[in-house]
Amino acid sequence: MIVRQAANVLEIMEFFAQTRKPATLAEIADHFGWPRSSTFNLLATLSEKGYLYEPRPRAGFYPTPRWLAMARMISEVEPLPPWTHTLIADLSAETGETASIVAPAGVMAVFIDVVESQAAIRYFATIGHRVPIHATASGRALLLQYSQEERDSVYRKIEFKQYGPSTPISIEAVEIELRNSIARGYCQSFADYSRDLAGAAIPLPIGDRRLSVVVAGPEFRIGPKVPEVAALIARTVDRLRPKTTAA
Amino acid sequence: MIVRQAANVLEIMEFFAQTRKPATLAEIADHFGWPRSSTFNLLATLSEKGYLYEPRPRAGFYPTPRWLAMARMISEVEPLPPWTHTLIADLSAETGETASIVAPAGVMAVFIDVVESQAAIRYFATIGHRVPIHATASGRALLLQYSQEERDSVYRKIEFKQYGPSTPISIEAVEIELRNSIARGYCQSFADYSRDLAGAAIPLPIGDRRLSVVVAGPEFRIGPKVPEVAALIARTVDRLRPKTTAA
DNA sequence: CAGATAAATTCACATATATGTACATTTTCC
DNA sequence: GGAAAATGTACATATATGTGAATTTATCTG
Repeated sequence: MIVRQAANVLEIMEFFAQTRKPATLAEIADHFGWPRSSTFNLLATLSEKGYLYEPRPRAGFYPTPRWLAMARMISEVEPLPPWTHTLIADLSAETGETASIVAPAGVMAVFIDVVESQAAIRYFATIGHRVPIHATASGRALLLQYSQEERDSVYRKIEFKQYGPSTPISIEAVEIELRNSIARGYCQSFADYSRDLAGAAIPLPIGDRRLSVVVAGPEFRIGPKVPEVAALIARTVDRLRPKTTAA
Repeated sequence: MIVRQAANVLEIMEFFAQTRKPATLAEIADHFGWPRSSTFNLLATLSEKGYLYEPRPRAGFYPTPRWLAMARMISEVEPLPPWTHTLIADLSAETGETASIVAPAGVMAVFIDVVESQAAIRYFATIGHRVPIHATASGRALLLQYSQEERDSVYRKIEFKQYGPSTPISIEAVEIELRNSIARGYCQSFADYSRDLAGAAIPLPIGDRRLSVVVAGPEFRIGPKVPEVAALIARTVDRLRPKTTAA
């Protein structure tokens, strides 16, 4: 079950992150199609808690810097080492595609850092983006780091859906693909989950955290180059990862 | 009316900002005294939206860097000029008290930047902290920047309460205090709102934004020094504010 | 400066939603 | 290695909550 008002808080904040300017109650209500009265209650709650203020009289609400202060607190803990961002920045620059660092979240994989392609046709992904762990290159690069028991536990919760022609729709299919990935030396996906999308990924354990790096883009562009992209990822990780802290 | 689940989202995030480590469903539910099932729904919603993930298997949830990305987006807009932070840092260092930048939010004043005193007994305030605009030095320094009509409009919404012995409990009392502040050259408060708390503030218009600077601390320590603290604030603003962009 | 128009706020009620209970799964401890 | 404890998940139901309509307040326009 989705908690509506919790989701609404996130939507409001995303709204501000997009528009980047103060908005009045009416503007917000109209934008989301929410009743004025409900919007009023939500804004009042956020203001009450010190997360919204009125920068100028009658110019509407805007988030206080408290969001930033809180987010900084949260993200200071075990931040990703700086070289991981360099990694995806370099990969994106060299390949012209979108590169990301990915982490597990139950049966899903979450993008925790992203450098987007600059191409007109690109894989559009943002931090926080989620994809099925079993049906994506990045996700399978995470599964490779699990023990058999841990994988089984995840499998039990997966709802196998035919997202695309090549989606693995059984535990065996996933396990086979994992074995192939080991043999191949990297994980790949050709529209397993998203139409027209292909990508290459490898595991990226950091400390005791299980992460992965992925480069993905439109199938017609990246498809034929997947092996060399995978090799490039491996080389770039080797180059950037500090030798002393290597897992 | 307060929107409970909206407030709960904020509480959860504040919880993570404090503990700075992943937490399981059970830990969160117990900490807040929430039912497991409700906590489950909330965490599911936040995860679904890409704001929570599971860094390590079975180690619980933690916010994704998406919070930081979003907060950065929001705060990039008209950030406070860097000298304002220097301002309160210097003031706090010189006086040993807590110094803040404050902005209006209806009948309240919000702390949008804070440098805390290092003293054992100190004014404890954080970014997002809210105080009544009419019953605090910082708030009155904001009101001084309003036109008479704008002030009247604010007054109509104020619920006058006797927070302390010297709280102004009528429009006239507030207006008189404002006139006194102008004559005096700064705003002051002696436990008008919080017990044992005294402070000095002056308006700090930046562009078309109406802000104020305040230095506040325990009455016994800062009380006798309020005039010199006020003079120090004025001098420090003069020193740090760029001449070219002065309002 | 009225009169009109739009926005913000309040409130009572129907309905969407949080939760108690039951079940499944995982982990801990002996 | 097996039983007990803890944790995570699903669902029906009573109730807390969101909302439409009415009221008040602010803003625009001629």
